[in-house]
Amino acid sequence: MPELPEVENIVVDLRKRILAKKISKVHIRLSKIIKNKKSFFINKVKDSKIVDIQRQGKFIILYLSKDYCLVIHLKISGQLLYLPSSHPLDKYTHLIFEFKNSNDQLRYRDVRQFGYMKLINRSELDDFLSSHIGPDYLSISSQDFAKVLKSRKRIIKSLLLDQKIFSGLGNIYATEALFQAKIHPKAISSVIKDVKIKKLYYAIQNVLRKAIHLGGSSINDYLRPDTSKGRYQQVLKVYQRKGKRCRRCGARISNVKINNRSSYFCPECQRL
DNA sequence: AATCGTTCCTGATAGC
DNA sequence: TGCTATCAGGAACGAT
Repeated sequence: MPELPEVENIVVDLRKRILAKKISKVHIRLSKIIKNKKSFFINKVKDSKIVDIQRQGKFIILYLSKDYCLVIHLKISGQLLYLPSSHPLDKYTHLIFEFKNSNDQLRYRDVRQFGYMKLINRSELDDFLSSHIGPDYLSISSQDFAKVLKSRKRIIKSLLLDQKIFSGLGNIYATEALFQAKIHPKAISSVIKDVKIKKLYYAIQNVLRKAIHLGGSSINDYLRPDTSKGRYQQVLKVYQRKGKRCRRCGARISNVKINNRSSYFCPECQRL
């Protein structure tokens, strides 16, 4: 499940590999991945150059020449892989970009098929982003964060995962940050003490930065464009550790469902 | 404003 | 062994 750290790693890696390259060919093998008319998509993408690559929340944005942007969301199992054209194709590879004067390809692979890409005019980008996501977790201050938590009466875990409020956190890092800040995932945002809110803010920043540094978490499908794995899964404190001992106090890690998402926590360290 | 159920899809897992 | 049933998971959507 690519979250902010995984997407950041992908973006940094793609900058090294495809920035300034010209797309010479596009093969669409599964049309539903593309949220445009196929002919429009191919017409605009073909022969454009990749002039910039950015991340906002979990979105990847490829800025193309001709004033278009390609917005990509990997959802649960989407992968962007940079591979030689000789690399074997499988049935999960839904789209292939080829580049001028290159034998390498950028492939979009997605087992679950939930991810998508959409080509939009550059002038539409801000509207697109603001209608889907709030400010990125790496761009907000402790004060911004506290203000929102206090103004809402929401279960903290579901607030953290709501991309329209702040963007980039997913189940893994929200779970880990709550553990680090010793906050129960079902705590109500408006009643969390100021000191704890500050602690949570720094826990989120800390978890995200460390995960970026370790190349993200390869738990299920995540791979970097060069097919290497991340290493953050090796340092997880609570995620997917139900029934195991808390690394801080030794209690058994519990699991609750919040919005149909499993949430792991230590019943001793994270009291309601 | 917040929450809940449903949907998309398929590999993994459980149960028989 | 091989079958079927169930479930996870990000976010949009409609309903409450």
